[in-house]
Amino acid sequence: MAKKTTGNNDQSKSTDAVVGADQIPSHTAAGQEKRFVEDLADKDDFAQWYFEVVRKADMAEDSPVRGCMIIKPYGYAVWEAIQQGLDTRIKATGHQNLYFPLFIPMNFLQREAQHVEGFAPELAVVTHGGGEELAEPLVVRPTSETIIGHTYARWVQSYRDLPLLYNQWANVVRWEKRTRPFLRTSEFLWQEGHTVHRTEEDAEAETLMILHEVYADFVEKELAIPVVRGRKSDSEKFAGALRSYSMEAMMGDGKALQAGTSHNLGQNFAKAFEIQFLDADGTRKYAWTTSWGASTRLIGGMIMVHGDASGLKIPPKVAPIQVVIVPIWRKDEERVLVEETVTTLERTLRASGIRVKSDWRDNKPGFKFSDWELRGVPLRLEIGPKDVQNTQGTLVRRDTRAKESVPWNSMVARVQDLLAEIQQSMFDAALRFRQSRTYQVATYDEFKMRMADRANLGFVETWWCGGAACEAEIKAQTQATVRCLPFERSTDASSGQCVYCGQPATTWAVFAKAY
RNA sequence: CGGGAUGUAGCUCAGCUUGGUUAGAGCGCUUGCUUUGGGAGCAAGAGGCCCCCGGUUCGAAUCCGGGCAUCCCGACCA
Repeated sequence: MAKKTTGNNDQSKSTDAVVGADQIPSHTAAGQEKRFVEDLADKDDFAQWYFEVVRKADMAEDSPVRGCMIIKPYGYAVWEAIQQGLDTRIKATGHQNLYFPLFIPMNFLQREAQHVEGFAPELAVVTHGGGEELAEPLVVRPTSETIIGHTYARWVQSYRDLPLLYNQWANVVRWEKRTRPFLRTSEFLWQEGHTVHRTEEDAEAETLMILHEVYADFVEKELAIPVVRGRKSDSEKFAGALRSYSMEAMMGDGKALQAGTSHNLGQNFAKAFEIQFLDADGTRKYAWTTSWGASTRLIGGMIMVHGDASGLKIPPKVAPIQVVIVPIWRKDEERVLVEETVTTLERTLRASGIRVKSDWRDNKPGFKFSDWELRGVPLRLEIGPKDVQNTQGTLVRRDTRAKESVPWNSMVARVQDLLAEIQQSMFDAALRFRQSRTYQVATYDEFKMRMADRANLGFVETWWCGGAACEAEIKAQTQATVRCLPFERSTDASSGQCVYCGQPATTWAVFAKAY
């Protein structure tokens, strides 16, 4: 059950909160940690911890509409950084942005059988407009393959028109039964790329290029989240796709999060929407299309991968604030001196392209330390009378809490070094965690044991026959699903037996409980 | 859609069993003073259609009926 934590916790409750510390990676000593943790949820309740971090770090809050969230400025700034990182890569690989309408005629969805079957249960439908009932209901887009396919059919006439390489930034609506901030909301923000190609090879190359060079590159280098890349099983692939690929990240509780997907749609949508072209050989052919998307869910992933008992840890490259300056003073004349130094340092750091903010709020320094740690700012710079006297500043890392005194004249260089170091060390820590929680199993008993061990939950890698029946049985019994058939196998063996049915395996697979 | 629970101050909640003047606490907020190198203290304030509709009653946050909403557990989830 959700435990309510308020300021008037009794002593025993606070103590309990520290004891259950095994779930969330922490780099702090237990004794020191206690103070920081008293307002966050018990850490063995990961779901509750997640919800409180989102709210208390000022990322997002509930909205009057069920399942929808209000993204607050601090959370939206992270989204803007994600947008920028992805958009840069999308454009660098030859794509252009455009925009399609929010509404889609109902019959468009129905033209691709698997697509409508997959999305029908979660559609929001508009039946009235301007006070009158519409002749045909409009669907609020759950994704835009159909309306874009309909349009591409006109845009594609000749092989010379190909490829079409377009992307749009948009909001979509999927009426989910169960929602969580950022991870699964009824409305979410994303980018969806939609491309058209002359051949299957071209479409396949596009699909994989996006997965590797756009998605995985961004998520690993900027969000500091290591991912497992691979193909989706048939039951998990996109509704209407020929093949789906994804990258899967491990959260702090050992569950998997699909962090981005890229689909080779084959000719399914081309046939449904008559996207045809006259090829060089004079024959009329159906085109090959792809689609790929990454969403605000990435923010949830970032929180769940890096966060600890003190709150958020935002990787420096996407942190809205990279350095927060906390001024410290007692007397007014001290404040004057400190203010002068802070202003100068702030200006210098900003001029070097560092995102910096000074905190002049009327609170004690200790409050501010905790507050900015909760918000995950990578570096804190303390400036007090002692620092002014010694012409130095005190830098404190969010990830390790390591403190050091740095002379003013080398501050910019040291900050830049530390930001790079934190970025790398956050990725390394996440990778180590994933490796420590990734298990290769040979028997189904071992498989079940791993999925039942909540404290050490993680990814299970094993052989699988590829059969939907085994996949469904495993899911029913353990809640684990095939996350992907990874490109890189962590085994030397060239073949094996299906972990469930014992028949000769066709593939090596990563199983996990998933968000 | 099944099972369970809950709607009282900005937030987290107490009060309801056993109906009775002006409905409470902590946190937050406002003002003042003192504080400030790891979550400050004191004082004075502001803040309520007690989810909605109806019923019982001299009298309803409290009892009864109906409705709505939200949360949790399942099922579902590109």
